[in-house]
Amino acid sequence: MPELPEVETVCRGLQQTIERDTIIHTNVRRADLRIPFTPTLAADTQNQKVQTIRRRSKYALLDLANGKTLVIHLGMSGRVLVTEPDQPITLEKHDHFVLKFESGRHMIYTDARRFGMIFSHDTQTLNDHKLFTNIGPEPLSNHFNSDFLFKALQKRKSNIKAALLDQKLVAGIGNIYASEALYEAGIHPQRISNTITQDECASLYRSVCDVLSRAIDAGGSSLKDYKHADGNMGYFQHNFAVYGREDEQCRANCACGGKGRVQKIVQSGRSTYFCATKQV
DNA sequence: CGGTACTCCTGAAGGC
DNA sequence: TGCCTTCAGGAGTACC
Repeated sequence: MPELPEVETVCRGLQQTIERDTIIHTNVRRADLRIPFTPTLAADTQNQKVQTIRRRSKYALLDLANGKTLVIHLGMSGRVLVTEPDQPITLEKHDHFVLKFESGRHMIYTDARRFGMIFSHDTQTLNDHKLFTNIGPEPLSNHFNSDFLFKALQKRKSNIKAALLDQKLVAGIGNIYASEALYEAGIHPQRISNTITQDECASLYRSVCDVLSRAIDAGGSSLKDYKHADGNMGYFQHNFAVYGREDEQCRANCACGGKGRVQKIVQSGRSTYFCATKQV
């Protein structure tokens, strides 16, 4: 389930492999993923040099020499694989989009559930695209801080978990890191946003940054030897404190002393994991 | 306009 | 063993 850290890891992997390489062939293998591929996608990308690779929220952005940006969203099962130069490829059922590069490398986008998105758009006006206009600040940038978070939460009556998931408030946080950040901050996921105090906001802000940064670091170390793995980027070994650990014992360093068990509830149709002793 | 429920999709996992 | 049901979730849309 790629969230900000996983997409960041993918972008770094792409920077190490295909940045400044030139796309010599684009193979669009079906009509759509979650939304249709841009009709001009192949024409927009073929024979173009990839100048810059960057990330915004959960989107990987490949800026091309012709002023277009190739936008890639991994949805929930999307994967990106970059081969070694001249390594033969075998395309399979869920390989929906393939770029061939001058270097002889291939970039293969695989997405079994097709919740992802791939489209091209003018780089200059990408921020005006409807998928980008309402995205909140990057959590690890100067535009996001404790005060910003407090002011935003003051206006909201939804529970804090739903607020963290709302991309309009802050970009890139998904279901996993929302649970993890609330756990670390000691804030109960069912707390109503506008009851979170300024002090709690300071703690939550720190936790959001810490949880995301640690995951990015973990992704970075997994990338170092990607050549020895299969070239699949963005998925790496995680060690979550609560996510996916229903009924399992809390960690020894938990505020409950490791005596409690991780609980699971459903909020807005999404699983939330927490420790009822630590999080109040 | 804020909040919530529903929708898309397919593979994995669990029940019987 | 095999069929069926349920679950996973990012983000848009519909609706109150």
